[in-house]
Amino acid sequence: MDETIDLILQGCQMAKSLEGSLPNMTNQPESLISSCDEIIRAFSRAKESISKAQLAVLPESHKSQLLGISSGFQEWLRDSSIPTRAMDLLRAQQLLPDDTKLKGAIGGGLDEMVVDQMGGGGRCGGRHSLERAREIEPPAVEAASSGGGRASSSQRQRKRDGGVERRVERVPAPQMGNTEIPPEDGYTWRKYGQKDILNSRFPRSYFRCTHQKLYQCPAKKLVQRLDDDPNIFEVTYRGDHTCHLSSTAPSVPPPLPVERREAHSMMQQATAAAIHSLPNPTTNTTLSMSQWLTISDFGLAVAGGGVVGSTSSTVNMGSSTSGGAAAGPSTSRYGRDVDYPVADMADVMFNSGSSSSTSMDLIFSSMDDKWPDSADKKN
DNA sequence: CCCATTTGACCAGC
DNA sequence: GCTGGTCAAATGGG
Repeated sequence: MDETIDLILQGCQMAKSLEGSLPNMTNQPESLISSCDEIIRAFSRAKESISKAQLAVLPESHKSQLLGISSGFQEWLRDSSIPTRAMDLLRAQQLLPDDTKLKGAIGGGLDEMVVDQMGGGGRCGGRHSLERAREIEPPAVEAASSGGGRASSSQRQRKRDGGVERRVERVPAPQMGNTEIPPEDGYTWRKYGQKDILNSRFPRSYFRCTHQKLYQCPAKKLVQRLDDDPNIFEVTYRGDHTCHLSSTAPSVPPPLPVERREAHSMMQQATAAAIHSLPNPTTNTTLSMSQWLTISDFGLAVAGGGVVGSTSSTVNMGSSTSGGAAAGPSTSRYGRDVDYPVADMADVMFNSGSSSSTSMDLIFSSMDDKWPDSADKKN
């Protein structure tokens, strides 16, 4: 376990040093990327090591949780669109010029890492890593019905969004923790309805962008569990987010296409990990792990054991008769209108939306030895 | 008090 | 008339 902790510490240090050199690296995307890679690599090794160590000892339930962690991260890494997403993110953060073409480099690096660190995926490759069939439908423009229904209810939106782009994704439910919640997608959503659907065992949940009112953001999404495989969520997106276009809009995310959002948050996290994770420059003191967690928001995601949804979701599945679709968490009420990348990183790495703290507890209970302050309260 | 979720009712499309 | 999508009052948590 000591080795594992060393790896984690190593990762933290690398993030720390990345932060220090961040201002100088905005023009060196290659260096930035390789630094991020190294950090990820360190944490991946640590995770792998934890998994191995714990698998031998843990009861079945815990094993599956650990496997869930691995496969979640693996899935993300496997995603072929990562290079594109990463570049988009960097550009969005103005770390790369628009014409930078390093997708292959990034992708290659990550692929290597997947192979290296994940052992080819054989061990962790639960069904979902294979089944994570991300179906991005081509922009399907539905027959544009006028929407000019009755005059009396003209304020009301038409049911079938004529002309509105629809994208469908299938997302595996987390294999650990709260499996009711589909992974975070980088945006904040507010649930506005739930409905039982004919011939479906599970109800469908309706969400709209949290910023709909403020910024007239038209983005919506529908979340429903698949009948034949409740472990898979089908998420239908409608409309694009416009909330980020406002200069005053609280939501930072660039207008990424759906398939790019995961990497968007991942890379944003990688970059911001350094920003969040470090000693206060004014005090020049080294923070305890708990302090690090607290200021970095990482703590919100992983240290608050049992918190539903990494982004402080309060998604309530209770009323659903069959525990059907739930939603990506809304976050604005918790001050997360602005993305908090590190929390999202925890999402992705430790299987987003899950509530179990088991895995991180394993880490941080050990960390207590090395980080005496880590018992501090988290907020 | 503000804001998110729940849930029954309402509405539009088919 | 049925079904899916949305509204909005009620409710609850911070």
